[in-house]
Amino acid sequence: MTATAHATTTAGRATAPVPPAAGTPVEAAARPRRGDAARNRERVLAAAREVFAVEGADAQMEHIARHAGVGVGTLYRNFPTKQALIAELGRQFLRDRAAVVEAALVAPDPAAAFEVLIRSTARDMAADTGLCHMFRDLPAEHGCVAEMAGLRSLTAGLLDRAQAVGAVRADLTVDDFEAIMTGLSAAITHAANWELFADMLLAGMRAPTT
Amino acid sequence: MTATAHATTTAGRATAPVPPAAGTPVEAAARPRRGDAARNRERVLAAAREVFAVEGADAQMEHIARHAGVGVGTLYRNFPTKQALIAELGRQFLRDRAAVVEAALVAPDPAAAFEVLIRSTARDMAADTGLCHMFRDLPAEHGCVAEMAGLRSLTAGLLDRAQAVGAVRADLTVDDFEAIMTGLSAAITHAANWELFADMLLAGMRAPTT
DNA sequence: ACGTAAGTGGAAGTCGAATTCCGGTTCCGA
DNA sequence: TCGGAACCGGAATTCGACTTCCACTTACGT
Repeated sequence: MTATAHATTTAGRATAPVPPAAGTPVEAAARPRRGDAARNRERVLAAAREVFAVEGADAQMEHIARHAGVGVGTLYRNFPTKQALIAELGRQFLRDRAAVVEAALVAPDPAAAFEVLIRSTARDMAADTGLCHMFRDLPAEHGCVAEMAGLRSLTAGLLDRAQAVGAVRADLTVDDFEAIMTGLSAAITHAANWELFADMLLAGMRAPTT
Repeated sequence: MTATAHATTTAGRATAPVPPAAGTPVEAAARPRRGDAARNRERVLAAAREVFAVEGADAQMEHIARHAGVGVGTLYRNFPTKQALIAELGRQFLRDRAAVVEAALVAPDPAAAFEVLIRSTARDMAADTGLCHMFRDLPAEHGCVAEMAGLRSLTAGLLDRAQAVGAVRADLTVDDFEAIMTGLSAAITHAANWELFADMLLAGMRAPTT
């Protein structure tokens, strides 16, 4: 369950080795790495997710390496620094959330979609309190800016739709909403019954009786 | 306001020096410290509060010492370890909260008292996001057990009273409530308009319309 | 099957921050 | 006013990570 492979952007395993050709100039284009190297990279990411989830952001690099069954050297070849590793995890995390929100965005009934999103998010949080706790403060500072922005704009859309239908009180900015989700995450981390919290949260967000 | 001196258990300043006498056996009895030393202790605590509030739990000891206008040596004479310093701050923090709850507990109208408590707590959190953020996770692990228990029992009383009057949904344990307050703290840390959050929270806690 | 560039492990180097130590300085009682 | 125990400051020590480095293995094209 924790494994969220996703082999995004596919693998440029084309037949053409593209030696020192004049292909994509400076971009982070394809990198025909050796098969096992790529495999190790995934292993490291998976291990990092698990270890960080349990020990928090100050888990030791060596611990992660051991958990992945590789040496620290390998770990550092894939991620030049601890921050880089965390950032990559953060990016994946945000991309996953964005996908969920995007799905809710195209659902027919805005109100229902909104409610479902809140509940499923709460469930997800309860399922992996470790990572949630870890990313509660971190992503703001380092990389992940693009992913953050993407998620936010999607969220804004969802919120708008819900407010347009009167399902959510109109005074409630995207920033407020994000803060609230952060709060939800913190609450769930401390006491795991997400169903109750999701209920209360939805009730609280409903437009106040005029 | 922040100073909580409390020269407990008085000072056994009897004429007898009590050499290797059989006075108080092993207890942490009186400690007739020198005047300036006590003063410095307070200064350190105040400085620690401020610095930790700004830089978080991983602020450097030397930074705190400098802010207090003393050397690190002095700091370590009062608190044998960084943890000890943090723990003391945590204890004071919890005692303060307990005092607030206790006040609400003796108010005439349970429902109103509950609401006022939530709102004032939210305001306090917004006023000192730094310390709230710091104690959101910490106190659980280290000392502060007694203070934690005290606060919790008071909270239980308050919650009971509010539920008895039907002001708060009956299914809501003290643990849930504490988790929710943690969540509120996190939300306020990320977006400071505590009034909105307090409103929504109160709405959410209200007993659902049957 | 071979050569070699890419990849690997983990010991050793670095560095930042907590904690210790001790010569000098100050309160406080007589 | 004096003596000395209590206290100070902050340089030096310790300790625990992160990160670097390099001799040794592999995967993989030919």
